[in-house]
Amino acid sequence: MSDRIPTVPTPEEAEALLRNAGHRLTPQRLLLLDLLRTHKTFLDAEQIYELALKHEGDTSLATVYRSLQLFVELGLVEARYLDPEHKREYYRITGGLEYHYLTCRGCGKMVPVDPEIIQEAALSWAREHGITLLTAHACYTGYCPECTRRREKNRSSRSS
Amino acid sequence: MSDRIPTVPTPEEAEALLRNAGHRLTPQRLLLLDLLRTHKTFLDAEQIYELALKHEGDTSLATVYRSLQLFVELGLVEARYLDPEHKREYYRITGGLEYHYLTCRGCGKMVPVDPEIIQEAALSWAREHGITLLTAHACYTGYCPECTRRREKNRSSRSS
DNA sequence: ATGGATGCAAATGATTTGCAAAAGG
DNA sequence: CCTTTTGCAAATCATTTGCATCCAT
Repeated sequence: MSDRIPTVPTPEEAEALLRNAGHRLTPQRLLLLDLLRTHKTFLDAEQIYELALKHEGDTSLATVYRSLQLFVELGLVEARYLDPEHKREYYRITGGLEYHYLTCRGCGKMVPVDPEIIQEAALSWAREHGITLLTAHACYTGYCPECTRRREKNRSSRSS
Repeated sequence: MSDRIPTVPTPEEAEALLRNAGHRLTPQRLLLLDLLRTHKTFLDAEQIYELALKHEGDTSLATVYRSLQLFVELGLVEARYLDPEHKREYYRITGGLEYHYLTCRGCGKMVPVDPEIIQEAALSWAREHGITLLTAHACYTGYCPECTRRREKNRSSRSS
């Protein structure tokens, strides 16, 4: 991510990366990589596990966690805490756009934040300081446009 | 946080807020608020609990968690997952600058990110979209300046 | 053959919760 | 008084880990 968005690893690249780092190409790992490459959106470990079960997968949740951890270390997979409660971690194959969300305190909705502004600001800052940015994740809370409007109206009917 | 940094609540403001929302001014809550107002930096629940014990505090960890949750709902306290592992949550009194950190994948150091750039980008984006921003938190990982330089040197001695 | 990988079940660790006792308004 | 709050201990829940077995290489 020196300046451009990283690319999605091809199956060959992924396998080479595993190999070169001295890891084995087990059917479980290959299936997981395949599922992640197909299903580009963020998924949590449980969802990935259930996907694997549906696709002939002979695996366990522990293996899913261990594999995801390995993939993240190798840079094949990105992990994020996407919900504001940060209860569980979400994973996806490397190479997508960086997403940012605002969680509305009024209605609970998650509003996607235009990533370009934040990404550009972060990247130019990093460039100026000789920093290599690998991942950037932001969490916002506040009030979405509708709730902001509603609150502004209510401001006329003061309380205390 | 319409445009300016929010202010630290005074003891009176905090007590009024609790009162008006129908909550009781128990010694445990008052002590916690006091500790947080004094100790402006981010602390985790355990640290806050131990601080309370040191200061004559007759309380429990459960009460600390419950109070912190209440304070956050009332906007008196801000909660953040500051470390990239997101193991535990950190709390501080509302009103400080928003901090952002980059965690170096090389040496593990946490480099503070100049908050102004991100904050300005986020604020102007929010303003344009009629959004009220209450909190903004970002997590970065990458390589700090030293590790970036070291890696750039090593790039001459190619591997695969 | 053999060290890394798996599956299972048990462990972990931060946070939450049920409930009876205590205490704020 | 009466409802909220507390303290304790037990419960949660995502994730990790020990260990015996299995299997890529």
